[in-house]
Amino acid sequence: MTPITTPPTRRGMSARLSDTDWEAVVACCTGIETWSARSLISRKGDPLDRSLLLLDGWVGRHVPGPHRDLRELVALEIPGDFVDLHSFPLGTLDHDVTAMTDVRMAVLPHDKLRALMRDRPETALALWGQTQLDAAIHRYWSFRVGALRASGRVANFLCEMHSRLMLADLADPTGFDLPLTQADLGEACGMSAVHVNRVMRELREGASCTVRDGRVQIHDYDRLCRIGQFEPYFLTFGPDQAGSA
Amino acid sequence: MTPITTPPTRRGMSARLSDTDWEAVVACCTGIETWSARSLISRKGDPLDRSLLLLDGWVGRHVPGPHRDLRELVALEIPGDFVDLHSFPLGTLDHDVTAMTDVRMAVLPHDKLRALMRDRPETALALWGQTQLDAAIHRYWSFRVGALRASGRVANFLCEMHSRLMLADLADPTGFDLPLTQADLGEACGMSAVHVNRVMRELREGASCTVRDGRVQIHDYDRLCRIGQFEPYFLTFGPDQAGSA
DNA sequence: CGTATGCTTGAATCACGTCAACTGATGTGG
DNA sequence: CCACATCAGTTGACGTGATTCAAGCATACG
Repeated sequence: MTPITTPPTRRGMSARLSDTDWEAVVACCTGIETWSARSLISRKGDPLDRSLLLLDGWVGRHVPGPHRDLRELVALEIPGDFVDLHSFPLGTLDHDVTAMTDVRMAVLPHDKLRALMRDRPETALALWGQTQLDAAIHRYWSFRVGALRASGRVANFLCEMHSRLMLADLADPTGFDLPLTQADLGEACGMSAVHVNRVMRELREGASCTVRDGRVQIHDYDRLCRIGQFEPYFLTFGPDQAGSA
Repeated sequence: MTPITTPPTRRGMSARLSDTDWEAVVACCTGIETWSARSLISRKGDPLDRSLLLLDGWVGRHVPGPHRDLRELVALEIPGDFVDLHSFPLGTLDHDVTAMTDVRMAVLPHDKLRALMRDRPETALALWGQTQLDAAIHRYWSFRVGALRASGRVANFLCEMHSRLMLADLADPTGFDLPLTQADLGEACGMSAVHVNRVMRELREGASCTVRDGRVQIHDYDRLCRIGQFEPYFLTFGPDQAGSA
């Protein structure tokens, strides 16, 4: 485990933390670790005594079915996201955690977080809020897969990732990098990889967006939002954002 | 608002709280309120200064789409569940909350919870854990709708509700009351009401279970689990359960 | 009564999954 | 360096699972 040299930068979801909350979190961080693409970070049911803050790369979370061939990608984390902060109150997770790309993460031991909980209740509340943003995204994924049909699901997914990546400074209005295979997208959107491919051709031919070589080029953002029934801005809950100190 | 006469009984999900945590929560409770079936409890984006603990009845949570005709039922709460404890760290919600039946709930003002957070960090952590159980259920719903096909979804849904209702003493091995219409089930499972009807006939004719007059009769639990790829026991995370004091 | 709501079923349509074949890129070992 | 394997993407053909539209019934309620 690399010791910390420069503190992790605050961006994306965790940028909603206040300055003081962020500093308190950084103070809990005991090091940086890395994983290589497609490696398993933790498995469903593993006892966990630390949480991770994603600095670079993408991380996926899969709920496995009872048999090996059945699983669903239920969340994707991007830089600035807490990957498994929800393991802190529970001590374990109900899903697998996998590096989708090469990944760099900051380590936050649970005992440090417990101490922070005692010393700084407002910061604890802000962290609780972070896990609730995660839950809100879960609900949005349920909406996507349950209420939309294939083309809407893919378009909606791309819109969500675009919004989130914008907040992490990893997208601009013209597009973003998407380090996922069509099979991954299928697992995320509840459809077969083959159909993902067809939908993407449809989006391309409809001049909404082009996905090629791990990059999404957005040609017509409004049209993409319409197809995906997506309303900007995602996760902007009125004037005040996510409980913080 | 009715003042509290007898304290709410602890059951279902909240029964995972320790005695002392439960007492601390009950001490936060300022009253009991009721809603009638099919009434709106709170709307997406409403500012909220209190959370609710469900005592009697069923509550649904819907994520609305941009247009009125599109929404998804993303969660169902049963007695013993915290309905919107996640509004405490966020101050608002990303979804609507609706009484599916006549409903009775205990009221927990956020300022009381904030005080509890200062005074009893372990209890706060246990409450955080409750919201994370809720999130784990969200993930399971994503799995259900994304990874299973219609008959599996319905069977899986019935298994989940059976498991949860067992913990709340509202089910026995032979069945349980299900106060939902087929349209509700469709919104929960991401399918049309008509198809819900057909699937339920299939389950009935396959001698797995019968749903009639708001009651689910389980004929063959193992078969229902197999169809729904459901493994008992749901939300049993290893030996220790949900962080508590 | 009449109307509304929920359940049930049939028939037509189509969205989507499955299977299979082919491509191009990348990588590996002889 | 080439033969071969692998893996992501692409497309066609085919079958089926699911939606939609429609009608018919039952029950509850004004």
